[in-house]
Amino acid sequence: MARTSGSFSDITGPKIRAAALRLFARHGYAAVSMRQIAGEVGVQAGALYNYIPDKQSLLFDLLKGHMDELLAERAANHLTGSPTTRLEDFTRFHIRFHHMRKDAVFISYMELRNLTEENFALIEALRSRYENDLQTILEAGRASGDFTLSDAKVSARAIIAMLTGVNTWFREDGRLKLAEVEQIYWQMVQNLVASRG
Amino acid sequence: MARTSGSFSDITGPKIRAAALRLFARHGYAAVSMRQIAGEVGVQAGALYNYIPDKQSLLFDLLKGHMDELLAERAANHLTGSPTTRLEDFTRFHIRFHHMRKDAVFISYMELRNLTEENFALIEALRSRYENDLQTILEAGRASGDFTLSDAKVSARAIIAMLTGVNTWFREDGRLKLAEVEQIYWQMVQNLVASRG
DNA sequence: CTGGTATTTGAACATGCGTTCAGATAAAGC
DNA sequence: GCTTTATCTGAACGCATGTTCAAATACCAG
Repeated sequence: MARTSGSFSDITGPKIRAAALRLFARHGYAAVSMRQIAGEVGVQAGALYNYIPDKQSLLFDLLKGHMDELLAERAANHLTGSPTTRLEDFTRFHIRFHHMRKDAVFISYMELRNLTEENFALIEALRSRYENDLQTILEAGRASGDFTLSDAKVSARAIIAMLTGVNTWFREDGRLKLAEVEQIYWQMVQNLVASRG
Repeated sequence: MARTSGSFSDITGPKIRAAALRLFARHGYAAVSMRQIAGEVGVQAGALYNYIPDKQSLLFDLLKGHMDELLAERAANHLTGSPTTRLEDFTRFHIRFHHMRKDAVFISYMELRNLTEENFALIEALRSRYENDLQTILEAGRASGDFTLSDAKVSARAIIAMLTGVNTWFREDGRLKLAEVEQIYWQMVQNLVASRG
């Protein structure tokens, strides 16, 4: 056999990325073989190399794509207004977006060490763009007197870690709806940066 | 050759676990070979099997050992007193302990998926013992009126995620000393559970 | 219908994997 | 010094790995 009926690059390409994302998230980059990915797509392993130069690039493309989408959607969702409004916006956006992209988020935290040094630096730069976005909000709130914080950079990291943590325990069929979780976390974030009085 | 001079199980055994811990943390369980571990120890791969039945058990022993030490040290460090005192104790303990055991902490979050179902359940049970410990403190504080929280379980998870996040960015030679970081986080935790007014 | 292009197969490559084990040497006990 | 026990080597096992490539077939334009 050779070319199979109904085979088109517009279909196979995205299928490969989707299968790789799923499998990397479940089992880890190193533990997933090219043949497993190919099997999920319904194709032989050799065919993958029409779409990617090698396994490492496949991982990098997934992480890069995820970070690009994160920053793009964040930019689209971005509100102006008081620091408090902007912080609420950030909080709710983060929880929702990260919930929608569980697999990509998981890989983005787990598989950084499997990137080459160069690729790692690229992803890291995008990550700090996102972090700085929050930091800027926090600093604006401190300047306006809306927030009290001893260290805006540390607060930004703490908030992001706290929000991202939702992914480790939230289940669609659990005790709480996502909207409730969002509300609880927004309450906690408010407290975290609150000016005492 | 065969038995080498100066070879004793009391030395080789711990060396193997230490090497595996380091390597798993750097490169991931699946990406590390038994021959790499053996190389680090200064021994051939076959010798490892005098100490462990297989690779999976090695991983499980590391994770189990880590969780046991976490719970044991926590129990030893445990203060009685007001909910606020106990919360401060928990906060500072968590940051310090997790900083001292970076590699084990990393593996404990990353490699859970590489455990068999049975082993996973065992580790998970220990993890929730730790989480419940914090949850209990929070509930005591709510009952006494010291804390305000909408959901103690969610708050416990949020706090743990936030504190554990320190490991992802803190560097010994960075801008802040660990004692300062501890102080900043304790301030944030206090805010998080604060009764407003 | 024909010729060109897109896409996949299937086999092959060298290499590395986790694990087993008989045989060899070091250490310890008597 | 001899025997027993602890420890390690080194080779071997079958199998899986990422990647390459010529040959084969499907699709598409003219």
